[in-house]
Amino acid sequence: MRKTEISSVEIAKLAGVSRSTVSRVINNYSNVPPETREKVMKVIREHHYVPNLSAQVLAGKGTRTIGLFMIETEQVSRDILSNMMLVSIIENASINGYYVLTSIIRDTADRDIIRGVKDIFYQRRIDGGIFIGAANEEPFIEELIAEGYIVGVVDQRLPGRSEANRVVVNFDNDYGMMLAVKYLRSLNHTEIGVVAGDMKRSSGETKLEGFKEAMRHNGLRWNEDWIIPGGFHESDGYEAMRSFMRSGKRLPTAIVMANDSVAFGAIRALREHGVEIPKDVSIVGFDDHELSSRFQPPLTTIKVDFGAMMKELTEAVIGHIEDDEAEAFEYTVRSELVVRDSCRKL
Amino acid sequence: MRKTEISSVEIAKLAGVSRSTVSRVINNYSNVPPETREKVMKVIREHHYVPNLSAQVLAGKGTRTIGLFMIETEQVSRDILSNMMLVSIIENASINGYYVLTSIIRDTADRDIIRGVKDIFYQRRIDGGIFIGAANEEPFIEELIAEGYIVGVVDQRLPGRSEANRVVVNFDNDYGMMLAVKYLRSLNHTEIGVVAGDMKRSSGETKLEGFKEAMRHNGLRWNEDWIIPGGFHESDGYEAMRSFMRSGKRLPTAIVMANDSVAFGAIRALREHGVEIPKDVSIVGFDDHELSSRFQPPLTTIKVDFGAMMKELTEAVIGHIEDDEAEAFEYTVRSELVVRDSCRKL
DNA sequence: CATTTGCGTGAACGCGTGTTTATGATTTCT
DNA sequence: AGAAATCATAAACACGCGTTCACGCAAATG
Repeated sequence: MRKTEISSVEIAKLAGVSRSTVSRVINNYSNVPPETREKVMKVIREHHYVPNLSAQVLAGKGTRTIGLFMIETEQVSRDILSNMMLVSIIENASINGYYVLTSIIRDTADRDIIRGVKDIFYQRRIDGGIFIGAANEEPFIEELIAEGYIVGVVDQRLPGRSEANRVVVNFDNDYGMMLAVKYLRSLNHTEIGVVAGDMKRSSGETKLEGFKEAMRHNGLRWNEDWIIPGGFHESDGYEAMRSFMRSGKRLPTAIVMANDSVAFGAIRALREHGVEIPKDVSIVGFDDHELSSRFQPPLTTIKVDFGAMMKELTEAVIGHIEDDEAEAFEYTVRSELVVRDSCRKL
Repeated sequence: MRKTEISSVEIAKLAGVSRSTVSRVINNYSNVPPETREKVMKVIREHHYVPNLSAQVLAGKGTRTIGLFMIETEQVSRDILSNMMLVSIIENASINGYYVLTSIIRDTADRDIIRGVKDIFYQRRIDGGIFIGAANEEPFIEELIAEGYIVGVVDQRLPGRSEANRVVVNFDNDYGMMLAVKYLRSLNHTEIGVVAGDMKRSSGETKLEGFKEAMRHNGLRWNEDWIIPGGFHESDGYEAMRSFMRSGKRLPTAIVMANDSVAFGAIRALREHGVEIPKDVSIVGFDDHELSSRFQPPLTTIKVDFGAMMKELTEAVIGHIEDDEAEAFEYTVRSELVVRDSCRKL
């Protein structure tokens, strides 16, 4: 049924040269004279010939494929941000002639699943992998790196820990938190709380540390009551604020959220208790979710350019694939403050 | 640097058999006695041997890879629904031992881009492809089908048009519209409008037709003024209602939206003109977006189970890959009404 | 004119696997 | 017990391509 594809031996026959010459033309060898090259190219074009990748790989070339592993923490499939990252990775890979084999990992403790991930490296010979949403120091990722595979990750805690085959990018959570606190301080807030993210993820860890550091730096003290355990999902924000309100503790005048989804959830809970935003509490989000500008009230937030971040990561991974000697790499996206209407001046 | 993987010849040597025997063990041939099989399996396990896929493909096996092509219409990268579909496809492929090569297509008129898509079929020898967000009768998809490749699409207009290598799934837009109109009718609404979707997509087309049919079926007449051109994005809904309000036309008492994102945008525009939901206008969405239940007001909508739909599609595509004789396939997900608080009784 | 240099190209090998064919060893049947 | 059938396995070929090597020819050099 399916049309059988043409192979280089037939191209050679049609062009009246040997198969080696066809190969040399395709791989841009210098020692083939222009007229021969053109003669071969003509036949190639006429027959829409493309080399069989499997054969090329077997003969020693790379697969020009990178694996994208999205670690599912109830976040990936729902969060639009991971979608943005996915698109950025795919598009930037494509620009560089690479394709992306995408995979979802649900349980990083399940040996079978991890076996499957490794098989993608072993069996399918991908040139490198990018992991999104990985917890800190996931053992199997460390194994892959130790085995010499090129791996790209987003990790807040590893400035400069890029090694030969470990590629790391950051977004600057410290700086973002600094922007948030400084802004609230400028509106005369001193009682500032935070709904923290998932502490098993580097982003959660560094955001909380960044918050504390920012408070210190602005001459403020944080209240342990106002460091509210949360997560990264809307429902985490909702649950966090709901139990806070039920605890009877006094509200701070402003709260910084682990991300915008959490902010949506937290505000939902606050409203259920009759708390108005920004009249009663000022809110600063994080990430600049697509819907944040359209939220009621439009959310003041710390914008992070995830697309740019994944572009850097993708390009760096490909750089390492194509050049063993590529130097250790480090990149941090700067976050910025986007002022909307969820904070008020005291 | 990178650890070189072990090959079947070494496994054969270690197990004291020939390479053919190793191959027979791996491919579950019957004519290998249990003790030999176990002897070989032992060595395979000890060395974590996995066959090189490229070599297998070259020797005639399939790639066990399906291509996922997301056609970017400003929707894919932003819409959480396409993310849900992506996850569903990847996970269901994985369950069946397939991996997914994901690709974004921005411009289906660009020959170079289409060339790239075809190269994924020709060069990378994927076993089949799934297209998301394709416009009606996209020529290059038709070409691929004509060339004998197995292609899965979501298309509202093709009930039963599944051929040997064309796999089609639907969600029942007609039925969904029927549910929406019937529900509004039960709340005594007779002046019902619609913000239509993108008419270049089958989903937009069939939703509008479904709306008209549903109106007829419920003994109602539609007003051309109230068939408002829209799209599938939040901003489309916003722009649609904004220009409607500026036109000075009278509002209907209820509006059905092309999808929930459009509903969010439309409501945003309505509010800017002082229109309250559901007091002044009742709104029914479509799709049941993740945020719809948390929207203010929680959105009454027509829920479509996209995950289930893509599961069917993925499994059917794989079914066709593995069995040439697989029978023509047709599947329609039923939509259902989810009542929340965005409609009121007249 | 004889010799070297350089260039273009085809033949041959290797990559790792599936599969067919042939061969030797064993069992079964008469 | 001899012939025939069965069985287990190794050898050989094919898949499509990159690359090395060697050969032949033309141009350049002495």
